[in-house]
Amino acid sequence: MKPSASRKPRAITGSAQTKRAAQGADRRSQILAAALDEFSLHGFEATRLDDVAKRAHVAKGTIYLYFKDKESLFQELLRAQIGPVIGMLEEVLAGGASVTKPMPLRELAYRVADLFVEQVIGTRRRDIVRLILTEGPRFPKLAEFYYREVVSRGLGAFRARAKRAVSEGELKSDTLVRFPHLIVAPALVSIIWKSMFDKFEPLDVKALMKAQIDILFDKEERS
Amino acid sequence: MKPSASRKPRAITGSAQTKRAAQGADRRSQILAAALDEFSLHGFEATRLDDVAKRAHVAKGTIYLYFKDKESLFQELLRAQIGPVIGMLEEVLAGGASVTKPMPLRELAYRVADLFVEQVIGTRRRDIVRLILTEGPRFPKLAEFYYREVVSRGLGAFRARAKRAVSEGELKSDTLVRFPHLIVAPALVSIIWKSMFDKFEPLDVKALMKAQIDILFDKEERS
Amino acid sequence: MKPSASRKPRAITGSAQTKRAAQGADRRSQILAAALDEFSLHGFEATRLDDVAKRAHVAKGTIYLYFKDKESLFQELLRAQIGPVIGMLEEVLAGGASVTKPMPLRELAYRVADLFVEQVIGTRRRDIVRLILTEGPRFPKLAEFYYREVVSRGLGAFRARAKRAVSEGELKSDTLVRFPHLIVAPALVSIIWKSMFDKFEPLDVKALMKAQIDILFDKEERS
Amino acid sequence: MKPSASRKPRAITGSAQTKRAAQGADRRSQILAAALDEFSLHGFEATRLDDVAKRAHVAKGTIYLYFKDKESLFQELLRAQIGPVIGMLEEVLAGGASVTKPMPLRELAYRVADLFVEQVIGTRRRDIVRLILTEGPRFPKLAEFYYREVVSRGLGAFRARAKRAVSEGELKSDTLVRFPHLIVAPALVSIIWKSMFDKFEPLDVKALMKAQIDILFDKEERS
DNA sequence: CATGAATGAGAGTTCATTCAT
DNA sequence: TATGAATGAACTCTCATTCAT
Repeated sequence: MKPSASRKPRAITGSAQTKRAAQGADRRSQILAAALDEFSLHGFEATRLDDVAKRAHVAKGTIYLYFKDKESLFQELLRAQIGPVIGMLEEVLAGGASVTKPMPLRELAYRVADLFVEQVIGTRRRDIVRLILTEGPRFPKLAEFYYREVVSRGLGAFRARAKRAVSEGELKSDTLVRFPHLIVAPALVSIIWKSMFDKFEPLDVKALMKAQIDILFDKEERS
Repeated sequence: MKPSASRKPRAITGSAQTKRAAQGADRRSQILAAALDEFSLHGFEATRLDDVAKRAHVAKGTIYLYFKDKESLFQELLRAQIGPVIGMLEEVLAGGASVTKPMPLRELAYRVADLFVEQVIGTRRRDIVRLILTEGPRFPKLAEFYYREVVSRGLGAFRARAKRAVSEGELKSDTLVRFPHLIVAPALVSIIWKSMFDKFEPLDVKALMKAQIDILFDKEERS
Repeated sequence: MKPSASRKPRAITGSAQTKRAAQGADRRSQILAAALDEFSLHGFEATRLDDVAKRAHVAKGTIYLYFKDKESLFQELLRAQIGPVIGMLEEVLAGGASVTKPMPLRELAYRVADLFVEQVIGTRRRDIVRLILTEGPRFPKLAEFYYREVVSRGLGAFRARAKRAVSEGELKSDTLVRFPHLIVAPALVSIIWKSMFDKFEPLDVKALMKAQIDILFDKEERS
Repeated sequence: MKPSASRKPRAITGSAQTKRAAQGADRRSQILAAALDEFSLHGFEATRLDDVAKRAHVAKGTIYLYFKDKESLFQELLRAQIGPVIGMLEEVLAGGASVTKPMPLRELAYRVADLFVEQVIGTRRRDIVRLILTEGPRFPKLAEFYYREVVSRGLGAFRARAKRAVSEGELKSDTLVRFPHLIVAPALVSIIWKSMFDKFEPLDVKALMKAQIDILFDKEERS
């Protein structure tokens, strides 16, 4: 029996009860972690709950104690992961916007790019984003949720900030006001490139992001 | 006759002969068209051949007269559609490169953008590209083929052209030499936006493409 | 088109009409021959009419011009092949029985054995017999037909002849009267051995048959 | 509950617990038994797993919990049944060979014949043997396994024993040394006869076996 | 809470049979 | 007569979901 096998013997103080409680509390996250692995690897349809269970060291039926069905597991997984992203996003944008003398937009852009490179591209979150991109069209609810909670907010905040930069002369054109998407474009390219072509031709994501920002801000530098 | 019974009644002018001929001649394309619809809607795994058959007004078994299996159908569909794209691509790039006094790179970029907007974004090909992006990671062969035939060639040609533009002073920085990806980035964003968020907030793809090009070429205009 | 491809150009005298007629007349036997090949190789269920057609250089539909369905083809094939066997059988038995001073039973047995070795074991007919043995239980009609036309007749004739041999002192015991099967037993063993174990350990069928006869007739010789 | 709903109501004494235990414990053998029935009736190809499942009072999918696929089910069925036969065989042969003053070969032959009549001809094992005979040619692995484990061993042991019988004068000729097959021949005939012709003309297998042995040992008796 | 054996609908695939040509 | 594209029922195998334990 795998599940029990994974319960390593603990110190004597860890009673069976404690063990139970600790595990019970964590079952959900074990399952979510395993689900992320499997969904990332195979996508929604091709993922077998059997494999998720195995990876989570849990019986198949256990999944149904925590999630209504496969789709719920999937959606809750993505929502759970989007949360922190929203948090990060708001934090950064707030940092750049709320003070009277805010940091320059360009500086802000660099920070967002760094954040993206460090917190997304190099991590499991990259897979999350890719899952949203690949499965989104098939889960309208998800796409809507994602648009409402992340996309529209993020672009909105950036747009507002860009507007101010224009009026204050930091930006000479209103391109970024009209198309804040341009700041995201290289990020998207990076995610897709990483998962499809990186083995043929590695991509320096950080440099790519910097290049786009520098271009957007009318000046060129080497990284 | 069962088969015909299940087909909708045609106009009286469509004789049995005509019907046969018409059908026999391009069952294959009927099936490919239906497959494109279904695969676009549901992705590879979630697509049922039953539905493809129904949509193509064909029996399930008929599919197997033209394609070895589901995967073959999928791959041949994509390859068949990639072909023309490669052709178009080469034509445009050739047109911009082979003459002694070639067209300016910026001009070339506009043309590629136009091509993209007209031949891809507004057509079924958009779904093809999206399928490649979303299913690519699960079909390594496909990703490799796509990299070899489209991506590396396209980027390579563009890179070469950009190098020349730099040496001739048309481009002031070598950013585009290092990251020709930037010319593609807004196209990618467009494809993904169209299929996920366009109903919430329509995107003017043409303007987006133009904006990026203008930025890349150091000058801003209104569309 | 395969069928026509297989029609080698003939001398000028062979008009299309002649060709047609000749082929038409033979289609049936072409199909039967091909069917024998395929059924022998794969058994009834596992044989595909497609392969039969291909082997016969005939379109699939053509088979249905000559045979009602797969089962008919199978049954008619076997019946067609049993015919000659019955003929041979009757001839030999008649030769041994009808004259006033008939040939000794042992002599007769040798002849039957030779016939078997030459006409069955070494030929396609071996496969026919094996097909009857292997598919018989699933085609009661066939088993019955085979019993009535071949088995009961053959054993009956042999039994009658053996009875006479006993009364005339040629045979000392009535074993062969009670169990004429014993004369057939080594033949059966041979057929099965040939198709299953011969590649591991070849069997000298002729010698085996002779050994059994010699034993049955109370005397032993080397072959 | 669907699953249990589809099972026939049992006697009141059969508690749910009992049911589960009984079923859980030997689902495998239920399936094997059902498989034997169906394969015997229709052969490998023509057998539908649906029918096996129905006969085993089990859902179709359950079969796949215990067997990889149809072929595995088939092979494991046969191997499982061959095991005991090998055991019996070795026992008998050992009993006849290992002592200083062994039992006469003829006696041994009688015993083997009895064993065959009681343990094979009158039981399900007869069908097993028939399956091996009929499907063997299409499952080379099976034929090889059967040859190696049963046929070559059985014939080898018998041959060795016969050689000794010759040197000790029990047998006057070396026929059985050269063709131990002859001792098996009537058994084969019996199996085939039983499954094809017994309803037209019953065969006294025991007497047939005895007759052949008596003939082989040069002396005739009535059964 | 947790299990995992059991379920059965549903998917891809095959192939005997038909029929317009 | 002959063709072979087309059909669709039937098959094997998978896997999300349930539930007795």
